[in-house]
Amino acid sequence: MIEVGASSTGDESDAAAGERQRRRVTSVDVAIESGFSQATVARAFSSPHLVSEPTRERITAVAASLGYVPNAIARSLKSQRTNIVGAVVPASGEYWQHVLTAFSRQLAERGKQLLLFSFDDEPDDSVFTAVDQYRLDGLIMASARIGQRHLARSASSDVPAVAFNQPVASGVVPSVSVDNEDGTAVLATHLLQQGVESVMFVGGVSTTSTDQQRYRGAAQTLGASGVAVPYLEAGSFSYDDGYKTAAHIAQMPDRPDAIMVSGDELAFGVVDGLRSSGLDVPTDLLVTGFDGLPQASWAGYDLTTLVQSVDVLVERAIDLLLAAERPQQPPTIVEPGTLRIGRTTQRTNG
Amino acid sequence: MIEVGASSTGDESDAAAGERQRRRVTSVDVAIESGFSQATVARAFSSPHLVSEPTRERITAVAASLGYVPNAIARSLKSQRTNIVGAVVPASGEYWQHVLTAFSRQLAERGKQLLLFSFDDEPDDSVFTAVDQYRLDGLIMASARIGQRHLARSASSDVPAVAFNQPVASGVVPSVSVDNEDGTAVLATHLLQQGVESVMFVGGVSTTSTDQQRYRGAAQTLGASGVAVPYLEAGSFSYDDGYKTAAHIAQMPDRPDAIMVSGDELAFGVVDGLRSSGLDVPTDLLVTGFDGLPQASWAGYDLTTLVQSVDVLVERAIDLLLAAERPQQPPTIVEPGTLRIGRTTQRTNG
DNA sequence: GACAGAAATGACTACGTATTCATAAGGTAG
DNA sequence: CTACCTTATGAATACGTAGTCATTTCTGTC
Repeated sequence: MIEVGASSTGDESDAAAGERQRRRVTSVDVAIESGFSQATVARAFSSPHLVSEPTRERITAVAASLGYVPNAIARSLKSQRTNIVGAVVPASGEYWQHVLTAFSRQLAERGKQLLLFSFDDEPDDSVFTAVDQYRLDGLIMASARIGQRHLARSASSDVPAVAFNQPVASGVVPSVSVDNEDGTAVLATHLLQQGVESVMFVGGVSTTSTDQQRYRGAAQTLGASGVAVPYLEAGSFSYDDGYKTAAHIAQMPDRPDAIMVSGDELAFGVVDGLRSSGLDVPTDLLVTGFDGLPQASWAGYDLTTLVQSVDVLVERAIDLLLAAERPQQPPTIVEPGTLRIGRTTQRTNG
Repeated sequence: MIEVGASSTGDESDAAAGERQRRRVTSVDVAIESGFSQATVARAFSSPHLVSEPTRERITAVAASLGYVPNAIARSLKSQRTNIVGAVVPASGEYWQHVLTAFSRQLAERGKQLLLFSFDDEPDDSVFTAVDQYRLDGLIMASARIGQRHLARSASSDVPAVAFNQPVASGVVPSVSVDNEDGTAVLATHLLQQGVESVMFVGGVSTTSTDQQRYRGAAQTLGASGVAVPYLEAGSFSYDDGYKTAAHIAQMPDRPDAIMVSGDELAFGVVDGLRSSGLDVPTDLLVTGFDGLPQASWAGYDLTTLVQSVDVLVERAIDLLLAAERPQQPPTIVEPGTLRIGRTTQRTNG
């Protein structure tokens, strides 16, 4: 065998594969090669029941040999459905990453892809412009920080939208969320059973509706037992702000018996902050969280918290999104959470 | 005022908005309304410099009044570029969520969207089929568990691909990863400086190339100082498996002085597992991690680890992906990490 | 003032598929 | 054997945009 050509290595198929940008195989190519029309080829893939058995076999065989893959872009243009669902999600935060994963998984099961739009602080217009451009099959808005303006905009848009854990959207846009008020009520009841007499509520961002609902649930339940609940705003739902807030609380003249924190990640910060200030949880103070992140079960924290059944919430959200009919009145789904009792509320001094 | 019609509520604009599926506004509509041709309307949006000032203003004004938004699907079909980058990422794991966020953020800055493909254990063919269908501008393969077969397939495909932190892909596909071997070498050196005399290496999955490289870096450096390093496989990189493995180690007759763990999340589990078994870190044992997750800095752990500069790695990956020219030899980029010294290696009796 | 060149715009077509409509072939009932 | 219906296939077209080519208008120069 003799090598011909200076720069040539490998065989002919390699050379073909190396072409700058070889033309993609289309349904027309398959049609020509198989002897059928383009229409029949298209049908063989998109509605196989309209094609006879032998024809379908022949076409799929030829398609496989040519390496044909249907072009979803062209399909979308014609069929007006992209099979892509968009998700507007905050770029950071343990909780949101958890939710995002659930969406990704469940959408994949239904044959949909997830197009991710993340934002740092608040989603800006560019996100929603991009959403419009891609003519998505649906849009998930997951964040308590999406403004009323954006909600209203998506409500009047013709792509179905669902607000996830954003109670303020209720009535404006189909929405799914955990029962925040009931959740903190359950946590509060648990604290009362522990004999707690003074409680402080640490919120993330006071303007979010989740924070407001969670505080209300706590305040009402504890108030009914004569326990007043001061609200303290951490500034965000992050670990760091929880840590700082705890340091603050540790220096207060009359510390509470317990701290209810509006989110788990924030609560981890509070717990660590208290411990760094020389206070022991649960000996000196009880702490509760909210969300039920995987880390809440980690032995290092073992946090008492309200566990959101994220998988169920996500499933409900997707159901709403993909429902064929769009009811006049946007549905609002509220799912209860479950109490997880951890070490952070196990009173050691009785 | 008299209500007319049984089911009619709201005014006329509401009725219009409620149409089953009102036709989307297209560039043709804008053309008719503005008096210019469709071509000029298209240019006003896609290449404004080819359109005169007054024309552009008129067209954008009309477009705004009609609510016109360019259709990215049609644009993609024509231009053969989708502006969408796909990411194949494991569905779980703190580290991957961290990486995913970084990709999402940086791609958005470059005007690209991120299409998410997550998988539970190993990515199956359906993922790559979907990737093909959407004619993505690029594909990020982030996982040490993507098999050689898939790597080879994407190498021969005409969509640019990048392997992220998957050293085995080096040479086959453009790849970016942290310097695993150097990383564990640095960690090992640090341990030697602490006077450590016996070390155990806890890996996640022994078949992953990251695990292998990390072990090699540790074994070589420690071996040069006469310290042998047994390898113990946890089974995954999860917290739970770290916890279980630690319980195992705690019962061993001759415990090591230190444990090097192949990933941070796994290390958190190891630390908590050791503590649950009555062993103190760092008094009884030193522990190091690898990755540099945000939680490593949390006061509860304060883990000594090798911090990957994820933002830099991601930036390199995107650069490779979007590079115009495709070099004959797939480039391999290896970035060093930085040592983070935490409490878990602060010897108290030394 | 005529002419070359640049700038702005319009008519037309291609991107790759799904779907309507028409046509041909096969099958059943009377 | 005709009438009618079902099934399988092909021809033609639309989806909404970007880019090519041709045409017109404007600008500056000798």
